Amino acid sequence: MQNDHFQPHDHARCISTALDAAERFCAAQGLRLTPVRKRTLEILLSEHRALGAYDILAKLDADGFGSQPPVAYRALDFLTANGFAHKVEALNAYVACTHPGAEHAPAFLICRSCGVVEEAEAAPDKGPLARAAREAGFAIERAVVEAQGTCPACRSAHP
Amino acid sequence: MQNDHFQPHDHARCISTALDAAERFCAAQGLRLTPVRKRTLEILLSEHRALGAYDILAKLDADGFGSQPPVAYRALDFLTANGFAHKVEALNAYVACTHPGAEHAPAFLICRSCGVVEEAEAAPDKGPLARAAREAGFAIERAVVEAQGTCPACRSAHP
DNA sequence: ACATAAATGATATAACATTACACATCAACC
DNA sequence: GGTTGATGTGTAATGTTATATCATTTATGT
Ligand SMILES: [Zn+2]
Ligand SMILES: [Zn+2]
Ligand SMILES: [Zn+2]
Ligand SMILES: [Zn+2]
Repeated sequence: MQNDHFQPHDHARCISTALDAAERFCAAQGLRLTPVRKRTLEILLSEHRALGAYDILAKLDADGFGSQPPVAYRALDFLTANGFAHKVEALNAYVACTHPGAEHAPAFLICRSCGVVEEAEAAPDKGPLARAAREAGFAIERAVVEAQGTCPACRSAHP
Repeated sequence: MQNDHFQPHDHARCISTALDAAERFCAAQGLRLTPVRKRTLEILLSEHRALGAYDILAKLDADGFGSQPPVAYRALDFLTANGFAHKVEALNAYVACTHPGAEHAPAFLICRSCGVVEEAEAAPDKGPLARAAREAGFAIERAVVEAQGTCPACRSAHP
């Protein structure tokens, strides 16, 4: 794994890299990274945790944006549609993407103890699921791959 | 794949096999497959689709059981805790298990068109996710593996 | 029969998400 | 520069999924 966000790391770099990638991508594609959208991405980027839509909404409201659910959901729709964030289905929560820009099928390692969500590559054409799909003649369009467990940092802290 | 529930099949056999397995397992483990729980399992078994908790609740209510959400959620908790049913996270809905009794890590193929959910084995120690987890030193406790796409029956119907 | 534990009934509330409509902003064109 | 249509935002209302709590009933073991 090239990055391991369970361990201490230069997180300011995570933030600036992702923000920068989003800005470039939007400029290149003619997408509008408006203030609410950018702020929502910044909120998600602040930690490697999944945040609920209403947590995000509260922060947006505090920052002077709207206070109603669609404010958060619309920004999240934009971010997820363009690959800057993902929804973690097992948590009904949202996390910033750590592989921004590139097309990819995300998989997640979710620590139950500290809440950190690490993104990995799902490799949709490999693994047991892909094999089952081929055998059944099933055409996969989207895959949700989310593992819950304990990260190395938490395990060494509570042995 | 030994079973393929996207195709027509002897579904009465699916039902009786699963119900029978649940009854045996409960008898062997001293678990109580009470009327609400059994009826909930029958409702889930009626189709190879995922049903929302409130859909189930409506049927339980119609059958003279309680009408309040905990009635359905408690029955679903029992069924999922004992492996007779699973929650499909991507749909916030529940499906009967087709591998009842045995310990297993389920994976799902979900057809967007007809709604059929086929259960496969996730093989939690294989595949890209398991590899990423090993590299990160992450201990997986539970895995959510759900593929959405189109089944062979729907693809041949709408080519 | 009694004590204990497990399950159920019922009320309320929390958490997550969408629809609908009015208004503002922006880009493109004349 | 003003018009126009498309896109984005603010807000109210509502829909959907899930849990907390407490009283009551039912099963279990002695
Ligand atoms: Zn970081
Ligand atoms: Zn952790
Ligand atoms: Zn069947
Ligand atoms: Zn289908």
